[in-house]
Amino acid sequence: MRPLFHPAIEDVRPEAILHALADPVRAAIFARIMGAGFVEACSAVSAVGDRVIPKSSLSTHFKVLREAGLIRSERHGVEMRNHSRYDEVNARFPGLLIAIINAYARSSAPRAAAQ
Amino acid sequence: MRPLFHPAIEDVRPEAILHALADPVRAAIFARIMGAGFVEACSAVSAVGDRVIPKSSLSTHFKVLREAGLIRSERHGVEMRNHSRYDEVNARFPGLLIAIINAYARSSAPRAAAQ
DNA sequence: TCCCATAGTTCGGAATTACAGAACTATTGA
DNA sequence: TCAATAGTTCTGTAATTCCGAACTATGGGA
Repeated sequence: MRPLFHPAIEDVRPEAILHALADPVRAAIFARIMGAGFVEACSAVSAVGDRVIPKSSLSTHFKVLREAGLIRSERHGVEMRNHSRYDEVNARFPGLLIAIINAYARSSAPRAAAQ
Repeated sequence: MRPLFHPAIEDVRPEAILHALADPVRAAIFARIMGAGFVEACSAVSAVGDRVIPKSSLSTHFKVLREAGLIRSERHGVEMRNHSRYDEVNARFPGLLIAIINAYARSSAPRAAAQ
């Protein structure tokens, strides 16, 4: 198990962020990490919506988010803690993450929520 | 040649927009359409940066942008005019498009441009 | 009207990427 | 040392992407 790779903030690319968050499952995971006090174990995300995500897929999703520069993962005993890198990313790309999270919130709302 | 499909604004999904703009070539094309008076023929985009794009790929890129709801394409004689749907999209997902375009502008700048 | 040039689209095969089950590794606790 | 838990990696299959070649559509002459 090779050590986890985290890009430096100046190496974070918009295309990687957009690609990572273009998947609704990953966007939901990221939104949850941002919302839930900025820390969450992988195992806490066994399902998104009513869809169960196999753990190999989950692992890949976290890897994509990590390598896009959106989260920082560190081992804590047997589990993984995932911190959002929101502040760093927002400083580099102002407004990007909020706009994306809001867009998903709007589109999943029945009609014009997140107003 | 089937008629071009344009989604209604309420059917536009954030994942489609992010997927469309996660490709730097498409993002550059969209930025150019937005910048260049909101109208541009496909053939005006033979290259992005120093990279020449084959026309079959170009056609697909425009199709992805169109079906994501980002542009509206209409035939004008022998050529195609591509209008940005910025206003509609921005009304539905406020700040999303600007943030994305700005992010690309920042990342391609040598150091902290688009300030 | 017929033909040609221009602008885009569609087809098809190769290359790449994504998904998820199975096997593996790492850590903790009994 | 063994079992349990949490994640990762491997591997084969499925889905996407890319781009050259062939095709379609429109307009402008001769």
